[in-house]
Amino acid sequence: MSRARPRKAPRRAGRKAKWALRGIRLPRYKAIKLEVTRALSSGRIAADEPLPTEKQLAARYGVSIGTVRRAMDELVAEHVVVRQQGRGTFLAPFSSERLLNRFWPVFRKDGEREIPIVQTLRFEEARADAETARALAVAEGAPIYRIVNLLLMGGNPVLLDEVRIARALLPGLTEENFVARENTMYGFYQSAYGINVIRVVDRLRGVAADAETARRFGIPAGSALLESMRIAYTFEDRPVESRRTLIHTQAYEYRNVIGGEVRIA
Amino acid sequence: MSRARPRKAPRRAGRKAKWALRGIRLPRYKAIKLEVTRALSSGRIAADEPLPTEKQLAARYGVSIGTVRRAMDELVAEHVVVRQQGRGTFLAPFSSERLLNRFWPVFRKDGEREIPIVQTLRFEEARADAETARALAVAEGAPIYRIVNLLLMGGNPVLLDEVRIARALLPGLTEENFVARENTMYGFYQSAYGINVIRVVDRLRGVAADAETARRFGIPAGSALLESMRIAYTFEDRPVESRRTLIHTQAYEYRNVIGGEVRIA
DNA sequence: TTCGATTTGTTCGTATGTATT
DNA sequence: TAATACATACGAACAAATCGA
Repeated sequence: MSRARPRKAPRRAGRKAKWALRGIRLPRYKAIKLEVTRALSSGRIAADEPLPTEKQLAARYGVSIGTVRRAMDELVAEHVVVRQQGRGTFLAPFSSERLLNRFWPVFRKDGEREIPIVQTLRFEEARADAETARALAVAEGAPIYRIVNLLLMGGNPVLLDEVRIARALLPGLTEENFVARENTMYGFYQSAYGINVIRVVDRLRGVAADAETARRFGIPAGSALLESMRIAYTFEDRPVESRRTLIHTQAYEYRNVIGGEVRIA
Repeated sequence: MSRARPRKAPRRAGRKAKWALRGIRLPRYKAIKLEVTRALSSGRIAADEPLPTEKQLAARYGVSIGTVRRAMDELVAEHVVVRQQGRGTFLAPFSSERLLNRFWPVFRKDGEREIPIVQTLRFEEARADAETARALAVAEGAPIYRIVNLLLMGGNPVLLDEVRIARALLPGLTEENFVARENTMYGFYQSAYGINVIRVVDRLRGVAADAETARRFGIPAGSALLESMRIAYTFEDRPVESRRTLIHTQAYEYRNVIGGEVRIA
């Protein structure tokens, strides 16, 4: 019996060869995903500029288009990039709309969404204490910005937050161009500094309002508030900022959907 | 995942025929995903029984294996099923471990996970008031179970929750076999009734402890607590239960990760 | 406005690697 | 060991959206 031969070029040897990386052998599509992620995390690609096309990536990495597609499909599922038929592939945009809905899950109790109005109460330079240093992965005493904002929803003060971010991440930032931003803070990080916040971790607790916060919210001291301690991360688990937010949940609430990815069509 | 919708349909012929469903044309892989989801939601498939193989599904729906794979890949990404090389594809198991980590994001403040011990304080039959009826999508006055649990972590009472679920969903349930369950509640719904909780929506607020709750937690009345109002859903957005949980966040916290899907390797 | 080039989206098919039974 | 079932990879054809000539 004649050994059945493929009709096409027998061009194959060790097709299954995986890439060695950090000692682990990754499938090619994972390796490509990692490469693309690295390129994005370097900030070299602007938000409105398309990534290389499938064909270009396939050529660059010496794989088939299907393999590139698989890598990109996962990045789409993870909201890192968006693709548009006929246009190309782009960094997931941090429009106010998307950002708000994705990273700012505070709604009016009846479910309506309201756009917050931001008042910057304080903008100052400081040095990282031990806890902040740990959260931001910088040395203790490293220069940071400390920014306090009051956010009004429906005309009422609802959120009070205090942000700490390493000065090294935002070189040349002044209070003037910070408050002049036409954007959410994460959108500002992206457009002005090429820093993409892709993940946040919130730690939520119920706390009693201190005197000053109570005054700002117009409630009795000791009233129950929702506290969120958040650290925001960019690619490769690098921390960007640490943020403490106090939320007046009389008329608003923090919504969390677990398993919301389950969408059939 | 799907992109912008058509503005015009030039309608050319080809084997590209999509399936018409609810008036919308779905790609075949989406249609298959929907079909499989329906089969799972019917409860016909036990948690330890494999789904049909790729080859069988491909034959049944008259598509290539690659198309079936694409449908299953999305279901895997959504945690609806898990696949094991050499074994098959299974409903995502509701093991205590996985359930706890997925649907119960309460951690000790230092980050450690603790397994809660459950005390059932009340188990009674009742009728749905207006709000409960709306949450559970049943008629007002429909028979429900009302279950109150106290959960201890590290030996201390940390969570107090009150569950409301339609009696029609759990026919024949008695307090005896409820408290005798060797499982989390969601695991019990699955193993005993074939009901799979796949999504929950939590609405979080800071609230003051009422007298009874304060007594249970051993704290002063009026102390700040974290309140979670949760509705749990199964396939096709059908509500399963409504739950109010009060959390004593002195030593514990509710963790929420937004963008946690971003995992490169 | 039309048309064609470009780019992503969907579907098919094949070959082979690897884990499980 | 052999059969089974999923995992990775390649390649091709056609559909549909976008954009600029």
